[in-house]
Amino acid sequence: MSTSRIHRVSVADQVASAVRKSILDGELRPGAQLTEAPLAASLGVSRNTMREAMRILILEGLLVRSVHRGVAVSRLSLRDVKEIYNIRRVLELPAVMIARHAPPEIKLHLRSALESYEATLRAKDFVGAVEFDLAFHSALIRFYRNQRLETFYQNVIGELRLGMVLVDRRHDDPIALIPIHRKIFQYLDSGKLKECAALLAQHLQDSEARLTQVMTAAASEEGNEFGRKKSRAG
Amino acid sequence: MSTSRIHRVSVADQVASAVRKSILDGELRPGAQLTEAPLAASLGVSRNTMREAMRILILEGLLVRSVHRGVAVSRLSLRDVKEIYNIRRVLELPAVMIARHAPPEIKLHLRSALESYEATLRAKDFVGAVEFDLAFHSALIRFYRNQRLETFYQNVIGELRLGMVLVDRRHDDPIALIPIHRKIFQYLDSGKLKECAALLAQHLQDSEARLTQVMTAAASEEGNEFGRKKSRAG
DNA sequence: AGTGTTGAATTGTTGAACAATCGAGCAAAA
DNA sequence: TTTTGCTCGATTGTTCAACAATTCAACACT
Repeated sequence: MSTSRIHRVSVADQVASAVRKSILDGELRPGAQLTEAPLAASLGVSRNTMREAMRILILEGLLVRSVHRGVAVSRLSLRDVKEIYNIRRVLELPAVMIARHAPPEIKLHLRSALESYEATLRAKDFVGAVEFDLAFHSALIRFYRNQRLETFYQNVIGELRLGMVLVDRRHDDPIALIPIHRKIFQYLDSGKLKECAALLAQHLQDSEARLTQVMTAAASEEGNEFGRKKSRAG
Repeated sequence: MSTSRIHRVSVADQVASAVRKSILDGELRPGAQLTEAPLAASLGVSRNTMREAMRILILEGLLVRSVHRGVAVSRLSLRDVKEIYNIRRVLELPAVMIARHAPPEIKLHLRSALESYEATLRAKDFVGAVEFDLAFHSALIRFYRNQRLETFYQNVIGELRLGMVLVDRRHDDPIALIPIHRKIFQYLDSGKLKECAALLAQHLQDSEARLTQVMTAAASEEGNEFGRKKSRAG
C-alpha cells in the first residue's frame, strides 16, 4: 500500500532521504552526533540499514565519520564555503553563456522558481525562500543537459545548505535580493548573456561574502554555546 | 602489523578499492554480474561489508543496481561518453586558463605524468598508458585547488575508463598522441594559455570521436558475443 | 506456440552477537 | 594540584544466521 508506485526504492534509500531532509531543514544541526542504534530504532529499521543510509549521506558530504567515533552532521568550514562558491562560479557562469538555444522548458522552470522565491520571501518565510533561491540556480545548471553535472551540483548545494541553516534570518534585508534574481532572469530571457553572467558573478560574490561574514560572526559567539565540548569560558 | 599507518580505513573501503581496481583494470568487464555472497566469500568479508563496498562503487557510478536483480559493472553508453566529455571540456579548458599563477608543484606533476605516459607508450604498454594519460589530465584539474572538483573529476574519469577497457589496443596509432600531450604541456609551461586551451579542446574532440567510433564498432559486433543474454542472431 | 506454475537462487532486511575502540570517571602517583 | 594509569560502560566495526520478497528459468498444461 505504501509503495504504490512502480518506482521501488530500498529502505536504506528512504531512510537516507528522511535523514537528508532533517539535515537540510535544520532539524539536525551541523555537529550533531548521530548514534546508530537509537536513530535506527526511531525510524523503525535495523542498524545495518541505518548504516547503509549513513554511508550514502557520507558520500554526499552531509555526514562525516571518524572511525570508532561515530558519524556527525558535517560542519561547513570557511574553506568549504570558498570551495563551493568557486564550483558555483565554474558551473553557473558558463551555464548562462550556453543558454542561447536553450529549450523553453528550462526557462519556465526558472520563472517558476523565481516566482516562488519572491512569494515566500514576501511572506517573510526566509527559510523556505532558500529552497527556491537554490532551485533557481539549479535550473541554470540544467542548460548543460548533463545528468552527472546536475547531481554533482545538487550535492554541492546540499552542503552549502549546511551553512545556510546557521544563517537563517540574520539576513539584513533579504527582500533586496528580489530584483537581483529578477534582473538575472530578464537578461537571460532577452539573450543578454554577457550582462547576465556579469550580474550573476556579482551576485555570487555578494552571497559568498555575506555567508562568510555571518559564519565568522557565528563562530566567534559559538564558543560559549553548546558547540564545543569543553568551553574554557566557564 | 598490517596497518602500520595511523591512517585507518574501514574494511568496506578496502574492499571497495579492491573491486574498483578490478573494474578499472578490466578484470571485471562492463556488464559483469556481481553476486554478493560468492564475491564476499572470495575476499574474506561478510555479505554486509560487501554490500557497503558496493554501495560506494554504485555512488561512484562504476556499478549499477536494479532492485532484487543484483549489481553489475556499469555499461558505458554513447550518451554517457558524450556527457563525460562535456564535463571534461567544462572543467579542463577553464583549468588551463587559470594556470598563470599556478604553483610549480603542479607543473612538476604534469611533467612527471607526461614522461611516464611517453615511456609506457613507447614500451607498447597501451593499457598502462591510459593511466598516465588520465593522470596528466587530472593534474590540470589541480589548478583549481578544489578538493570537491578533483574527486568529482576523478569519479568521472573512472567511469570513462569503463569504456576504455573495451578499446584497449585497437588504437590505430597511439604513438601519434605523444606530441599532442607534449605540445599542450609546452604551451602551458610557456604561458600561452589560449593556444593551450585550443589544442586541448581539439585533443578532447579527437579523443571523444575515437572512443565513440570504437564503441559503435564494438557494439555492432557484440551482438553475437556473450554481451546480451539472448542474441537473436542464432 | 503460448501460458500458468513451481522451485531454486539471489537479494533486501532484520536481529543478535562479539571484538575493538573510545571516553569518562576514579584512583594512585608526582 | 596536576598528571598518569586503570577500569568500565557505551558505541562502533564486523560477522553470522535467518527469513521474506522477488527474480528467473524450467516445466507442465492447454
